[in-house]
Amino acid sequence: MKLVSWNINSIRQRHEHVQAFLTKEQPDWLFLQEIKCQNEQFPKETFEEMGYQVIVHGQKAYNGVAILSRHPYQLNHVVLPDLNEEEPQARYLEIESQGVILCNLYLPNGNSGGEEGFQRKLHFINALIKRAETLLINKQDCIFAGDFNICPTDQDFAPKTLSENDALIRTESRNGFYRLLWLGLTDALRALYPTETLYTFWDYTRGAWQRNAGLRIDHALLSPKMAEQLKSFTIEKSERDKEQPSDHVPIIIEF
DNA sequence: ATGCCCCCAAACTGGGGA
Repeated sequence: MKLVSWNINSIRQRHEHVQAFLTKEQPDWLFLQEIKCQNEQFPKETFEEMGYQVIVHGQKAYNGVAILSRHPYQLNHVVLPDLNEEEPQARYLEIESQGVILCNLYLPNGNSGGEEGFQRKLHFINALIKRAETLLINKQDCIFAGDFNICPTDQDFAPKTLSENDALIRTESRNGFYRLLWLGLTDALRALYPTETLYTFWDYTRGAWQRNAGLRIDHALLSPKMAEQLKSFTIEKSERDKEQPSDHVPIIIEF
């Protein structure tokens, strides 16, 4: 079983990258974040022709998430249950497929919109914690994967890439991430690579890719049984070398 | 030294977001 998560930074700009990637990797599921389009604008047919079912939760211009699935599925949520009334942004998509609850998420960055913008990030994390709690209490196999916009520790960002009050490394953001772990979820990458310095994102500016000035902000958190079955975690860095790449690369999780 | 990229609105450039 193979799951991929990829912040694509506009599906309309990079649908060909995704197509080539799917042909090569043939994942069971692909989580996409930052598709940056409305549902009607998503190139559904392209992927349906490749044998994928396409579930899109988009919005105009920004954000937006989608899941491509090679298996039958049930749609669970397009908004985190705890945010229902107050969430205007397309940042969450949850399905059940092959007996596993699959949660695709795109957390607010939290650096824009001042303190209020940062609070929205914390609200999202709290709603995520609530959702994880519910699923784990009910003993459901689940995977939370996506762009968390959080560097869990100081090892997860290159020196001098972030200021000390950046929303990606603020204590409140990190505590939210740790609370998810304390609930019993496993950080899949750290389960296999406890000490290596590894990144999933490199800024377009300042030659960040060439200098390896990256961040680890794309994560996969696994419920206990999924963690037992974890076989490999691959950061597909080759995608960052392609023409007009996304600033994030895919993370491939195999069970 | 923000050296990039994407989106949109209203234009052939600027602002916002990341």
